[in-house]
Amino acid sequence: MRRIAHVDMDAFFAAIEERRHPVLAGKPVVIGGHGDPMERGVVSTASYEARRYGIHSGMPLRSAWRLCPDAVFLPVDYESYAAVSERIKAVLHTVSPTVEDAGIDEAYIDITGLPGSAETIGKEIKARIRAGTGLSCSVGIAPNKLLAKLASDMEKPDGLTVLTVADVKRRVWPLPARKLIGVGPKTEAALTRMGIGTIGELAAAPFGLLIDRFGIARGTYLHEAAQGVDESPLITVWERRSIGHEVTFQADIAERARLIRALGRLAREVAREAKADRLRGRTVTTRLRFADFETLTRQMTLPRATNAPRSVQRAAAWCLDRIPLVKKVRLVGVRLSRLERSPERRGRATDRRAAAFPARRELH
DNA sequence: TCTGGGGTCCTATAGCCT
DNA sequence: TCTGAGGCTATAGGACCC
Repeated sequence: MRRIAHVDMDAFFAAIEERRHPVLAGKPVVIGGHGDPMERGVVSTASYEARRYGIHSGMPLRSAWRLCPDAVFLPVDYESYAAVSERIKAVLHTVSPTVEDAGIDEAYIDITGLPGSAETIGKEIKARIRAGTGLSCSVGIAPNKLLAKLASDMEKPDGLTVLTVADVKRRVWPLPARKLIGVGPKTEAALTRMGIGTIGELAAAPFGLLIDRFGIARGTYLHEAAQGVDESPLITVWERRSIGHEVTFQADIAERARLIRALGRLAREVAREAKADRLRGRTVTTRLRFADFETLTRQMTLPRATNAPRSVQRAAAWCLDRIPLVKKVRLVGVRLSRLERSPERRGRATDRRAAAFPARRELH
């Protein structure tokens, strides 16, 4: 039987800001967007004090401000948080070599081979993170990732929860199905229509019914997850699949020229990032979201992978040209995918060969 | 009245090839 | 030559996660 710990930082962004500005401690703090609650943006993290006003992540900043005008609103300082995140992941590697990075503020650790009870190891993880960063986290320990994640959520903040297979019936089945990873608003609504509210009710649902409704892959997943079954391994190496940037305008725009300019900036930024990571991509996708939130994409696959700003920009613009601009636009985005490693710096031999076999003409 | 930005993965469909 | 089954790729959309 495996032993997996899930570590989830408590109100991560807010905790970092409070550590940096001790005067914020005990106040409702809301991190999101550019830090101006009158601008477009959503809450990334609310401190526990702010949550008491009903503020939660994903909520529009404007709504948060209406709930608590006295809250401190701060912009997202992603680079600082990423640096702290790296420090945390390094601390976790001192516990076990098998660590899955599951986002900026969480991780799974395989602690199967370690000596000591789950409680002892959990306390040790929390102590090392506190010593290394001054921050608190919640830890769940269970035989698999699914249950470990449910466990870490049970007693936050600063919690430590151990779940065994024998606990599933008593402690997991009463939870809403929405708590399962992979069950979002749409699936929750579909389950509700089937008369399924809790994980226990999902566990009791006929397998065939789930397959009919959700297809073989998702149906099987839901069926197994509800029983607490999850054999998925920890993913310890990760290769980026795409690089993208998007921007939501403060006010919806109608002029195609402004759209093109924004798209150009995003495309150049994507290319710059690809180059910095020594990556090239073959597929360029342009995304447009209209004022009514209708979202559509157009993509183009190039004959060869690229990270040249001009090429990404040209492809993105070409995609945009295929979208009729019938409504005002609130967001544009560019994404580069089907990534390949850039060849190491070309030596003379490669150059000669390239000269001997002229490149095919670019399509555009 | 609102609804970010970074991603991943899955599904359906259509075209092409064998 | 026609028809169809399967496989593969490209495309578009959607659900979900942090």
